[in-house]
Amino acid sequence: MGTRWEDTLRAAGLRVTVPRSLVLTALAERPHSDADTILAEARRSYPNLSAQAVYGVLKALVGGGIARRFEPAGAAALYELRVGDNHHHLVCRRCSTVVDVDCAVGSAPCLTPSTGTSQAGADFAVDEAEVIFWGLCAHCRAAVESPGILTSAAHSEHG
Amino acid sequence: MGTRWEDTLRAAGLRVTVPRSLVLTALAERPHSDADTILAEARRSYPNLSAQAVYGVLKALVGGGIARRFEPAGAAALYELRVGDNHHHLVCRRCSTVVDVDCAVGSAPCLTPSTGTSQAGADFAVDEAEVIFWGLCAHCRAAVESPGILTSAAHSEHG
DNA sequence: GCCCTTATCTTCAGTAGGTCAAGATATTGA
DNA sequence: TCAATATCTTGACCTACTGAAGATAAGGGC
Repeated sequence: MGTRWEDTLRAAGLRVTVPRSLVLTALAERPHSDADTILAEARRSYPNLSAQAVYGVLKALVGGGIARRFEPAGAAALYELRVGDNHHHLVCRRCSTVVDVDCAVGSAPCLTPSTGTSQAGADFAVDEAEVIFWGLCAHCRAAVESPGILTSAAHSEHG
Repeated sequence: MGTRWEDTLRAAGLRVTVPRSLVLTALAERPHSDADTILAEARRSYPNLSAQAVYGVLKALVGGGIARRFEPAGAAALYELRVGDNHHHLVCRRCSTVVDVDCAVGSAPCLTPSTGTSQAGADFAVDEAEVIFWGLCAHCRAAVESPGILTSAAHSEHG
């Protein structure tokens, strides 16, 4: 496991270090983690790891194209290794669970925002469309429809 | 001007106060402002206005359906009065200028994220699609293509 | 117009989620 | 093995924002 991510890191021109491997492993196990969750996970095998290192590693991974960062409104930044494909995210308003959704529009979707509709965006050179769908996951929908059967506290543990 | 927003506020069940009117005026003049910009603008005619009041007013306006809040990754929350229609935002990576774009897909767009494509999101009840297009505005594109002609400092003043 | 209720604002702390800088340490090419 | 330098640790600092307590002001009833 120590060198599980060696090739990935080297390919991005990054040195291979223990913190980086641990962050990558944590991200592979739990996509859509925030820096704090990653830190906690990594510290299980490397207790001295500093929070600052995790921020630095994440920045390096994103810069190297290994990880992707996104930021649902009102929450800390989340990271994932699934990169390069064009997928979006679905966030549960209640338990904050995030799931990936492929973009139905194709590989380079929504990149034509205002064609013919509004002139405001006509001058923009768009290179990325960031889409977050908000709603309720099946679990929380059931909980909301039948309050009392499932407690929000019990559920939020799973997210 | 003091009562310019009276009806709007009352219709939302909110009391009419000077801070609220000032925040609304600031937002009408400069859509896509953050709390700090609104505070600065409002303080020009009401120097004692507290930052906390602005946060409270903005929360009340959003809660009352008068304002909309959105949060481009890496930036403070932005507010606008254009509400109820389904429009999205285009953000310049360089100068952070934001422009509105109507949703080309219709009035309730992208609300069918993964139909038939991925099964992950099938259980979600989506109620909102938040779309942010990232790119370069015309001004910054020109600046990037002809560096030196326009300084980033000079340009960022206009954003 | 005055008074009462209570929504709202001011002030003061406190928090989350980071960034920045300096020096110690580890990685890697030679 | 060694030197150069990328990376990590430590610790200060920052922004954007929330929470609470008390002062103030809006608005309905008289």
